[in-house]
Amino acid sequence: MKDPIRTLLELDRLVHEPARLAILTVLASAGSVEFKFMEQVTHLSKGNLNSHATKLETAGYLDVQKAFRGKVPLTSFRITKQGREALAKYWEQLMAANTNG
Amino acid sequence: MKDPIRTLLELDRLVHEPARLAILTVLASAGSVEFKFMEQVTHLSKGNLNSHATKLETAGYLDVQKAFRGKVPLTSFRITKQGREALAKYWEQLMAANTNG
DNA sequence: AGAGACCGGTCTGCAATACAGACTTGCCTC
DNA sequence: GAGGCAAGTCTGTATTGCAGACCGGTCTCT
Repeated sequence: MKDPIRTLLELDRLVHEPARLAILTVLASAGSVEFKFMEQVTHLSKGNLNSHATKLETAGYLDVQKAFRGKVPLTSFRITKQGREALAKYWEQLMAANTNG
Repeated sequence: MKDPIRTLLELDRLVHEPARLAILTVLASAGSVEFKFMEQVTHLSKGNLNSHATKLETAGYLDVQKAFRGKVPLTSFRITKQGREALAKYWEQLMAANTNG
């Protein structure tokens, strides 16, 4: 195996950011999640949540689905295959360096 | 237990930064480590390493020991009790949110 | 009809900070 | 004493997380 210390420095910083890690973690277990709900669960501000979601979308880690509930816009997020893989890899790398048990 | 997602957002960012996590991880298992050695293990530049070490020192997470080898100054790092606790708590919080394993 | 409250989203401004590289000081060798 | 090297500090830059203001559009209440 590679040097576990070096592995720490190679962590995917897109995933490593707590706000985005929270988003991905929610999506990984919840399938599809509405914007508003995500906002409440993560306690992120709208601007901040949108900014992180956009970054994750750009990276291909999540899909943004735009729909309407009646005439009100409704935005939902869904994790992609790539996102799931990135998250799994992230945990793997982290575990490789965890000497605590 | 508290909401694991919220826990992610309360991670100690001093520990969360990969460079510092690497430093603390090395120190947690190695006792006392010289500056040069740490530089090699972590692949951080001198400037960067010094900056991170200073932050950890300010937080009370590590001790900086200045000595001389012959007439050459020698700096070593050692993790403190607080640092060990912070690291342990960090892993705990992270594990609480890890749904993968 | 008008006021006020949601929803989703953009944009601006600010403060923090990771990082590299230049610089300093002091020692040794030729 | 010129040059090289090693340990360590300091400065400058570019990124980025974050909150809050603002906007278009819709709904509700009076």
